[in-house]
Amino acid sequence: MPKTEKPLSETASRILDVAERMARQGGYYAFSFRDIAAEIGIKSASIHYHFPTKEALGEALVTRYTDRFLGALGRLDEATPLESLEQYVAAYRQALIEQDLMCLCGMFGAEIARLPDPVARRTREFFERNLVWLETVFRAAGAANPEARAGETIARLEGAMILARSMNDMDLFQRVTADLPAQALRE
Amino acid sequence: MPKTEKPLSETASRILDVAERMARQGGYYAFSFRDIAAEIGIKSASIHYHFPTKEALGEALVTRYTDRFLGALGRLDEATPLESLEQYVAAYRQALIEQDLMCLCGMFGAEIARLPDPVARRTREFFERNLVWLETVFRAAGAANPEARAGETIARLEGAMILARSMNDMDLFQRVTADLPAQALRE
DNA sequence: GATTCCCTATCTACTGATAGGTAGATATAT
DNA sequence: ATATATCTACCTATCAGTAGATAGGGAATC
Repeated sequence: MPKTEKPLSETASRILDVAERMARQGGYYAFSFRDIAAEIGIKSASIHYHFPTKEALGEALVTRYTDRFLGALGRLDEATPLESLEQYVAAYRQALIEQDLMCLCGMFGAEIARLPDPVARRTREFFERNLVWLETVFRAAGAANPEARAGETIARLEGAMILARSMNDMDLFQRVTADLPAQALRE
Repeated sequence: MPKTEKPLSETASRILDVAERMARQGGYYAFSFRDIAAEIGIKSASIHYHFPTKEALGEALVTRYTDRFLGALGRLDEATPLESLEQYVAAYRQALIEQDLMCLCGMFGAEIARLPDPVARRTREFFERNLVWLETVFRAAGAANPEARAGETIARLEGAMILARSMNDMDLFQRVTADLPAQALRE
């Protein structure tokens, strides 16, 4: 029997929800046990029952985010490379426009030099797994340099989120990423 | 007589040096008066003499960074668009590779939702001025959509810094941005 | 030449708020 | 009875910021 997923209690997942939102607004130092507890109506000590340390909470945050993010992408054998890329761009657009939040791992990636090791490691895993997914797409499309194309795609999307949020002009994200799928496949 | 630049004392500029390095490693919440003071051998209260609040220090940080960054770029009338773009990419590469630091405004841009207003405003100015500079380059090159090209360029460079640092593979920055100048001008 | 005054820059000593984390009591449900 | 989940009450460390003393250097005044 393979490794069993622990089901994650109602409270634990509400803690993660609030922490994720705070982290995606201001980074690893922008969420605190106190603030999370206040928002969901418990005491900060109770959070330690679910996540013993901030490091553990941060790790759980990135793990859940990564699994959800990649899980939301469709199966590669059921779409053309162009469709897959369009879906990938749409995943970022949704995070930015609908939730008005930064990508958690774009945020943590910027702060990586000051992150606890386990959190930094999980953040790297997010990018590794995304690179693999994208490289598969570009390889299927017959791209000459799938690794570079994959990196360019992630870089442009993460950067476009930062730029659009900084300029307080969410439509700038659209203008900067509109031709990404077609252009990347043309290279 | 136009507005005079105040010369910025030796101590004040050392404070900015240390704060900038810390901010570029971990963001706005990763530098503290105490840590800065300890590193340059004064007491934290003395920093308040030079910068009354953290907000003021943050603002000075972004202002100096922006002026230096744009000041280091050559004059647009003395270079071809391709040369200008290569120089622009090199400016980011230097910050990442030689200093092993994130772009200050890429960092603050990610955190912008939790930044004090004056710091957020200065961060936006950085991107505004960079967009203007790049749009000029792309317009000189006869690009069809200079605004989109300029945004793409910044996005890819900021994102590539995050990606390379997250993967702890600085050469990934090179691979992801190597063809940026030529490719952007081809669009 | 000495004295007074002011400006610069630093210090000591402190405040109140907030941080993550811990010990141990308590309540509930199986 | 035990496991789950929360609580109260506390700890130590750190945070930005303030008040007020101190020291040194000019420059003006006597």
